[in-house]
Amino acid sequence: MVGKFQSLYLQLRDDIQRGEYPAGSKLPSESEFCAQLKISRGTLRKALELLAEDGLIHSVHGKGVYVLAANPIAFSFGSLVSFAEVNHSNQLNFVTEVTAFTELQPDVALSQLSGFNQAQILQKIQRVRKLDNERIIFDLNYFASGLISGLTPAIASNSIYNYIEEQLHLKIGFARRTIQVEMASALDKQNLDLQAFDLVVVVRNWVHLNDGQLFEYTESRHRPDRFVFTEFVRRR
Amino acid sequence: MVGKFQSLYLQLRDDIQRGEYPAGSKLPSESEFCAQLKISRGTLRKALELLAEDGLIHSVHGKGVYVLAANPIAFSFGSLVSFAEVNHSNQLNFVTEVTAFTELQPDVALSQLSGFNQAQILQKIQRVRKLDNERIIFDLNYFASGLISGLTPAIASNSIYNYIEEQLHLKIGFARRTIQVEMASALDKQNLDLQAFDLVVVVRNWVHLNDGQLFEYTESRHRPDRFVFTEFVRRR
DNA sequence: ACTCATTTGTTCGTATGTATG
DNA sequence: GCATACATACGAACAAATGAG
Repeated sequence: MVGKFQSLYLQLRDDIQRGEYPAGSKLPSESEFCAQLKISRGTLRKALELLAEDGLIHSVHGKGVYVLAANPIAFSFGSLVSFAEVNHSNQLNFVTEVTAFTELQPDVALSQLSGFNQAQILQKIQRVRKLDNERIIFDLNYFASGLISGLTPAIASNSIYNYIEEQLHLKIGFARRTIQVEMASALDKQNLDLQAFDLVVVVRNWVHLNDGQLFEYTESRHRPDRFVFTEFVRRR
Repeated sequence: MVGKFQSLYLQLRDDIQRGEYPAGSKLPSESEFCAQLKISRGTLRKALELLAEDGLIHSVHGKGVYVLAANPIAFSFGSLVSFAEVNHSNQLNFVTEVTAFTELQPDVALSQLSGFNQAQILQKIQRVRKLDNERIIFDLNYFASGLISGLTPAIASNSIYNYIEEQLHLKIGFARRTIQVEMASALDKQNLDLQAFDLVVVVRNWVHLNDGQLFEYTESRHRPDRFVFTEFVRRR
């Protein structure tokens, strides 16, 4: 199921993070490297492409492939990863609490904002993320019940994405995301330790299955002082 | 100089945006398409890969390649594009004013934050971006004078990136970016029409040449109500 | 200024694997 | 089972950038 270039990508990523190829050093040349690994050059280059998207390496025409850093972007929300995945990799003192778990049909406003049809039944989940016992993220999730069946509060307090992929064997395809700053709502003030802040950072996610169907709309509402977004960008 | 797959990418992107392939429709199958275009399948797939990164299309194994939207992400800051490029593509009523233009050597704090060596001479540029005559973005740029020579206020009021690529023939490689919310500084209050807001959204960019050298550190400081960030993410 | 070896970038052709209906 | 379509892998050749001599 997993291809050669993907496992090579994971292997190399691990090697870089373990310091086998320190930042600033050069990888073996492509021809040398694929001779060592006994794979074709195209396969090696596909693995390198993924590493470059992560900001771990950078290829320079005529010179070689340089290692940029051991850990550039992995700690952030740069890729399409869930909170649980980030949490796990970061080892921070995060706690997730499910504060509401109900089914509903969207009203006009929610339907417009989310993109869900008004006829669709949605599983609404409210979760609060605590860091060092301070409530700093308030998550409002809406999942299409018709697509994501069998959700429970227990799953919601763990990792919903793991459940979707491992238990339901559904494939997640793509997502659109926006980041904006908005006035804190009454619900925000109820669910977050906002201190004196009257603004929140709102990250909206529209997530689709591999076949294109929208299955999730989520608002992550952050206390502004604890919000950081990092990404790595390559010129095209 | 530009490859086959890149010009094909630009062509197809234009076709999609012109509505030749409407959202929801399917592209011709890969084998059919590359027979039409008289190119190899690998080349076609590289062009499709770029379109998929833009969020314009989505491939489904065994089914086909679907068009997602005519204009998903182009309007935002998702890719490594400069303000002038965004402005141009958006046709909005933006005006850029250069409010300061000086050379300096970084102190310890700036050196640490920017990543520039204290010995490097930097060209500091302050610019204000107005939308409908309101000052909503305050840009603080630092360029390494040793790498980017000949900058003038006139260039700064137009497009510095265009100058770097077209005049100096330097290649831009990659960048790291963070987005955070911070207290508005005295300088912010001086340069922005902040109304009652006491917070600003700070986008920091560390931009490197193709050979890896850091040539720019920039802070874009936004009035929070006018800030939007959009991106398209694919699961890997 | 030029040549040359090295290295990454692009393109092609072919074959096989795997998901979909 | 079958045809269709996308995904992966390999090998080969040539182009273009780089740096050394």
